[in-house]
Amino acid sequence: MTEIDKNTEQKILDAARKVFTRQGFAAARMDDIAQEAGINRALLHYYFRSKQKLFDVIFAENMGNFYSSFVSILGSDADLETKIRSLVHAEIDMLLKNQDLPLFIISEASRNPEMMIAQMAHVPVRQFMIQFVQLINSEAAKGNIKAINPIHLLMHIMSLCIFPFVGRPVFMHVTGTDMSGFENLMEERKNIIADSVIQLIKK
Amino acid sequence: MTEIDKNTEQKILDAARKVFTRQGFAAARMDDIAQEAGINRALLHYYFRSKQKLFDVIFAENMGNFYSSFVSILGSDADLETKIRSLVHAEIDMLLKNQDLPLFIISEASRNPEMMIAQMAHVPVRQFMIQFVQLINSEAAKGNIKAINPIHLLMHIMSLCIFPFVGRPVFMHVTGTDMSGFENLMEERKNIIADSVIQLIKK
DNA sequence: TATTAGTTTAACAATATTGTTAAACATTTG
DNA sequence: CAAATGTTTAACAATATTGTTAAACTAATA
Repeated sequence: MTEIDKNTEQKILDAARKVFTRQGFAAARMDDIAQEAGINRALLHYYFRSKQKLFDVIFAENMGNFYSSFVSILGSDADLETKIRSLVHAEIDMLLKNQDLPLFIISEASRNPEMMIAQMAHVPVRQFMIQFVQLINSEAAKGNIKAINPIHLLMHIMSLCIFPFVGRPVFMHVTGTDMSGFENLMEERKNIIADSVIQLIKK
Repeated sequence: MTEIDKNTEQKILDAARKVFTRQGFAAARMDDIAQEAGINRALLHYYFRSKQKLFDVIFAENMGNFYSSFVSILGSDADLETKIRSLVHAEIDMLLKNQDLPLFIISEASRNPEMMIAQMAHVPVRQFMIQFVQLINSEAAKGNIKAINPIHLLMHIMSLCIFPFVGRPVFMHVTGTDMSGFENLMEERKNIIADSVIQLIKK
């Protein structure tokens, strides 16, 4: 399927996703999006009233993608170690395919927390958090793991999985790594991260 | 010392630092900076020709601050465990005082890698990297620690120290933490992080 | 095929943002 | 104190960016 086969709305959404996700709201220009989509600015306004409205669609979509990999895994009946390992692998796989996602979400959330909070209402992230806390506390109560504040554990997982993608440009320069070197490193890190997280709770 | 005592250039720099660091280049308005400094826009241009030139000053300054806490510690004659522990503590102390710094650097670096690379030339970060790699490799050769790719170790440290500050707004909302709760958590994390990093290299 | 609804464009309008200038004001110093 | 230098302001100009409109075009269909 070529670009030409897609209808205009889809072309606009694809272009907007690309431009907004890379540039952020403030730096993105309606004209960049129009050019990326191969149309003119007026058409953007015809399909999506305003820059803000178009952005809202992309933000909601990105927010959804960002959290989708998290939620399903906790509910399985695997043991905790396996769950953590799957979570880390799934998260990094997702991030390897959507490398600009976390910086986008974080930047926009930082500059407009109210919007982020509003969008979070549509995504089962609170539910995930509750489920996660219960899981950790009950495992600790059963004596299967060391007692730990689940928030620390979550912060560990999120930091180790997400940060490399957020800091990638700086990191690549400091270490003299190129894109494929970076991706190889992240493949290796799947197990390093999972091991490190599991160390945190192992008795 | 009150605001009134400071000279105009200093007031402008303080205001610009605040606005640029919070908003980033694209979202920052010269008028925001002027208001924050208690002057009008024309004065900004009188002191610093253009928005870009003012921004360059702030970016260079922020970049310098960001890396200053790193560099000195490695050169001491403490053992590696102590060095890592000091590094983590110093880094988190710095970040607690400059919470917007990492997202600022990372966002701007992401959207303009050439500028970041140019600025990096003025900061001894490459030198830090070389020193760090040598230190880890020589300790491993001596058999004091497990062999590990120093890049993985550095990524671990950076991820665990920096990410919480970058993702703070999202994180606070997901976990229902307020500002002081967050800062307490980071105090606790100093040792959790140091322990976790040291686990990675302990035989 | 003539009508309709939907799509696309080019030209235009409105607004937001940055940058400039000339004149008023203040401060220093010969 | 008066000339010179530096500072500040208000008004203006230029540019960049978003948003609107009317008319041309296209495709479906009565």
